Amino acid sequence: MNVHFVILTSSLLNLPSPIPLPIQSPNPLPPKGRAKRDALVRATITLVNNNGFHAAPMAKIAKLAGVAAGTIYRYFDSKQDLINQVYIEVKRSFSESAFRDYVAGDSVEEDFRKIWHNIADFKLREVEKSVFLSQCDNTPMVDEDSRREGLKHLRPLLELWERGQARGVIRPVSPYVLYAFTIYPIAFLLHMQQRDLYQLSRTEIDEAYRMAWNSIKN
Amino acid sequence: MNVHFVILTSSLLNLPSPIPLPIQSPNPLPPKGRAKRDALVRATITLVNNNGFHAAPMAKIAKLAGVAAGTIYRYFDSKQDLINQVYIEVKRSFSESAFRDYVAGDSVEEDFRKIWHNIADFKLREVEKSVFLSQCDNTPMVDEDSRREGLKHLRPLLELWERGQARGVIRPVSPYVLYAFTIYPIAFLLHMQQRDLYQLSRTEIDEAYRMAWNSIKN
DNA sequence: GCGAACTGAATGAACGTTCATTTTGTTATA
DNA sequence: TATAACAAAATGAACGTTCATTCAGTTCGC
Repeated sequence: MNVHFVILTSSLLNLPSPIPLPIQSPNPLPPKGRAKRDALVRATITLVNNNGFHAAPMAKIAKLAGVAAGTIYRYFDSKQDLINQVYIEVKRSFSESAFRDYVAGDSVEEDFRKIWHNIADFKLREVEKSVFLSQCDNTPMVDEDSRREGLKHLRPLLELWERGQARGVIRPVSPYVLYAFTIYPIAFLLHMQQRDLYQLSRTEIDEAYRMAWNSIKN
Repeated sequence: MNVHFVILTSSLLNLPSPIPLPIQSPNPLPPKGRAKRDALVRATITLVNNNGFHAAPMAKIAKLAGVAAGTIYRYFDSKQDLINQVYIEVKRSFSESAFRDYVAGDSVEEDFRKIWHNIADFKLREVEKSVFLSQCDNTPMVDEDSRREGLKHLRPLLELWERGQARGVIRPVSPYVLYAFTIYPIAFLLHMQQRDLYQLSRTEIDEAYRMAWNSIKN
């Protein structure tokens, strides 16, 4: 942020740069420990999940992380920055799970099944992260930039879909539509499970996969 | 809320009710005009949509509605009450659209198509309301009570699904799963459209309907 | 002229953020 | 190894702001 500011102003005003500024991260992390940072990330997820963004004050986040309020600002520029960083981190974790052990094979359907189940497993295993993500995805909590950043990691799935469409095994519609009918529904089911309205078990998952595939197959 | 309190405590404690309490709305509306109330509801939707719940302060809501801050409290008990009432109102409007001109007929698929398109039309026509609803549905903004209240109006769709399952034309899975794969995806597509990532037009809608039906048909 | 509707300044609680200070850790000196 | 000097990390009280809510006073409809 400071770096941006300097670059923008000096180039806009055509000032001579007196010193060749060493580019440095605006928030240099302590060399050793990410322990407190991680505790803050976890605390943020928990509190935002329980009562929403507006009920996760910095003081509470700090307390839950076992840290003083001011310490947050050694790791994050602001509350907004904290939320954005947590979002990106969780999204990365999501994507890593989605493509764990995935190598593009011959069968589009087999590949899709693998990824879909990876995602479903993640949502069931990492409930906290998943709930946090679906809150972020439906609310203006997170910057548009961070959203785009989080979307990048989904490449392999998009490529798989393109391949399937080229072969005529997947309906020729926008990837957003494919996502809407295959991945997005899982979030709804998880949410219902969280509210004790529905129980997601192995057989339900398998049935859901078949429904997902039926909706997009050609 | 007051009414609930009275009923609960007196029945739990087995107190004799001294007076047959006249049930009255905790917020008796001014006899004539709902104009200001409606303006407040609209303003709330707009502001919550633009920047989220935490960026919709009462003062702003009042200003946008052309009303003094204090006036809000003639119509609503608190901000939470305002949000809940708006949610229920919008949800009712949604359900009315969903079942407009709907009478259960012979063909389960035809009936479903009718309702599905009604819902899709609503989401496209009443974008503000739809965006508001999907924010509420993924965030602890709204009370669980109001959620349940909003769910009631979906009865006809549940009955249709039961009928379809009894006849073996719809997969025998929980209605939550059916909802997740047919209705919920529309919200995602709308959201992408709002972010200018995707364009929903007539043909996309029809294609989406086919995908929805394919996912739940037996 | 009366009561209901409405106003907007006042209120106090809660919030994000800052900063003077303390604690902890690392390096230099002998 | 012991100690002094320094730096980094962490603290939490304090600050200014913003918020939801209240209420004494004003306007409106009849």
